Amino acid sequence: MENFGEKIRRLREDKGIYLRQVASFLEIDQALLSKIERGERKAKREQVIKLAKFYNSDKDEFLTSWLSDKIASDLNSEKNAIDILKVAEEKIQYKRST
Amino acid sequence: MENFGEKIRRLREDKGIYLRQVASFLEIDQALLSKIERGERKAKREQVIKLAKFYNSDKDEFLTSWLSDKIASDLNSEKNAIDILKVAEEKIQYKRST
DNA sequence: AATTAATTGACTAAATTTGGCAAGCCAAAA
DNA sequence: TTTTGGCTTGCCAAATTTAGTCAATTAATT
Repeated sequence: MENFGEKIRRLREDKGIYLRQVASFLEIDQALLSKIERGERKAKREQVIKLAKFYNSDKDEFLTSWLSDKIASDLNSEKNAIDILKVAEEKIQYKRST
Repeated sequence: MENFGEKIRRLREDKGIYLRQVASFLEIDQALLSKIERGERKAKREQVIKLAKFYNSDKDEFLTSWLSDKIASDLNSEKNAIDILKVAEEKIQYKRST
């Protein structure tokens, strides 16, 4: 179960390039990118999109990975997490049906 | 599909009491409670718990309603919302299985 | 019309997030 | 064993978001 940080670290290592190169493309400090790859910090939406470009990957797939991380981390300490997701899904379905 | 704000407004109206009475119990301005009931502002976790007490309701049910609102609003503008939820669920399941 | 409740908008305060910098760590090369 | 280069860590500052109040307005109720 790969999270967003792991995904972009894997892609970077596959390419065999350094943090600093990607960081410069994103116009952020490499220390920050290091934190993002390790999941210590969350990327911003714009950065996710830029990363998808950088790695020639699908933007929506990146966004899905990133957003699902966010939700999972919101709910990780909730004992009823799965239940909450179900209710959220119903709410979204409902809203879309109107 | 009742959201958190609607739920606590309904409960208050059933009891036939005023915003100010509930607001005073929560130690916030009634204007803020009005906004929370109408979904213009989000309650804090502690307030949700206090509200469950106030209305003799189940705390977990209140938290589920409130958190699922939060998630639904995070995803409402995402075209892949349902997909994202699925992935988030897998991530949570996975984390729990470790 | 007078009271009282609820809403709204504008503004402030508090909290959270995002980011940079500098120092430190560690492995590999010299 | 020293140096080099990449990555990580901790700490502080800036920026953004969110929670909150207050005062004015609107809507009901009597």
